[in-house]
Amino acid sequence: MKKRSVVESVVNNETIYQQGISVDCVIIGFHDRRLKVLLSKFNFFHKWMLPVGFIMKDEDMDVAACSVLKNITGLKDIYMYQFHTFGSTIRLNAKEHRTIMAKIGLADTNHWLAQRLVSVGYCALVDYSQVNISASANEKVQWFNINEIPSLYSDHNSIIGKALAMIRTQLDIIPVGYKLLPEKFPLSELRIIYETILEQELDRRNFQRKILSTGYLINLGEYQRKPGQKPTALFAFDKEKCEEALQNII
Amino acid sequence: MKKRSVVESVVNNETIYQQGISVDCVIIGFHDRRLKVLLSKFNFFHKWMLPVGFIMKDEDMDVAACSVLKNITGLKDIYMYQFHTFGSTIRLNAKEHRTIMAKIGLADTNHWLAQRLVSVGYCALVDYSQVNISASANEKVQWFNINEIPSLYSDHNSIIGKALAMIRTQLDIIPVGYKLLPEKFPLSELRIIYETILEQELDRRNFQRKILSTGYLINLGEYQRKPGQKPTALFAFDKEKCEEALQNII
DNA sequence: CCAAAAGTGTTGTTTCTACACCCATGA
DNA sequence: TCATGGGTGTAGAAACAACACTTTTGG
Repeated sequence: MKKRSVVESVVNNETIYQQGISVDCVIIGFHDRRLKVLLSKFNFFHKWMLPVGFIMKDEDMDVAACSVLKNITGLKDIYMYQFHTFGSTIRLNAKEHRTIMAKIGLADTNHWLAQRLVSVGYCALVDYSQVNISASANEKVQWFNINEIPSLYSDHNSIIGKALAMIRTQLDIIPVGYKLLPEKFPLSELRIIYETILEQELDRRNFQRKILSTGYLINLGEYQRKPGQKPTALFAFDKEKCEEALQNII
Repeated sequence: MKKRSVVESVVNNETIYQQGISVDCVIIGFHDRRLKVLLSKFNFFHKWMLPVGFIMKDEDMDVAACSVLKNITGLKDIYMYQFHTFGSTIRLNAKEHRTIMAKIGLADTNHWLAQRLVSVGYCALVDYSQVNISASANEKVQWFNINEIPSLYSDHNSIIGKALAMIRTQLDIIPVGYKLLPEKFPLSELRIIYETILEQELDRRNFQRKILSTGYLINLGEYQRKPGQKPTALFAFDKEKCEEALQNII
């Protein structure tokens, strides 16, 4: 049996949730040389949206964000960080919003869920290959290439933009590829991540020199073979150093 | 007649406010070669705290933050930015909290204000000399040197820490001194701001070269005279460039 | 033999850091 | 004449940007 959607749960357990706040999650993965974002869509509504969660009254906000991630991907103990809080009153297209609310059985337009929300944006960088997408009965969940995102519900396009902008500023502080890439990977994959985020090409050799000088990477001495190419050296992140770096993020 | 405190207003106009959310404001000024923070204190409670505000249901969160600033300093049209949202459940010392609530006449411990709050941290850099402090009837408001802050209510010390950490990361992106300093100032004042934020001394000559190379500063060709010293060149920020830079902050 | 992508190194430019000497002033 | 703080310049080190040739591989 498929589970109920998050929003339905909230409607039916109104009193245990902190009113008027949601956590909106930008979940980013990397596959086939492309950065991807997880989006969800109700069967009865035409626009895709970011996975959303709500905060229980006795629950830390960070925990609430992580449980969105866990519900949708099965991943736990993943580092998520907050990047911005969206508190404009015009975020919400009232008509769209009520359409959705009505569909999930919320007729009461005075219910807080039918009104203005402040959304805290969280971002997670995850290993695509570890993700098991799980959706509720009346929704779909799917990866989208980050530069091929359709027009989303509410201000979700700009939330994604902000998440990327935030990652961009931290690109030389935190080991961004750490969670995105599998255990072993060639440097070219890491470079593509950087190029996608920065929206510019990077010199292969200079990138390599710079990224290796950070000390976060370990040359495994193993090689990946692809048809028609010279074997490529494989690298791994130094887990200890990366975890430490994640602790020190602001 | 002195006005009511913000919290009292909320208690008496519960329905017009967005529940469960506050905006906590770190208002920073510079005077007498020291960075300062504005703190407030209820007469009936022993700890100082950050100025707080609440969001009306039809009000943008950014606007709510600005109106806290305006109420307390008289300044308007000041750039404020959000730096983090604090959503831990243990932020609140329930006993302290109820003491305050009882004093302002809120006996109902089920009122949202008596329970868990999510706080959005905002930061403003202001011109100390333009500030006219205004407090409500039962509170004091006062500048504190930023490195001499007492133990504050709730997690407000760490909120200030986070604000400073955020400024630190943006020190070479945004013209931090722009709003903190008066129209005309010697470079040494700007350097002191940087030194305070970075918590380290900076080489006078290298700082000068670097800060001038950003192009945000204009040498006015005027000089300030102090007893026993060589006259000091005065500078001003290039307002246009600074405003543009503020727009582009993430 | 060719195309594809990887490995490797050099050079000039810019930026950063550290540092020293002289100057104008009021006491 | 002295202490204070400001003005200015240089040299070595480090980081950055631009760039070319060679290697392995499968087709």
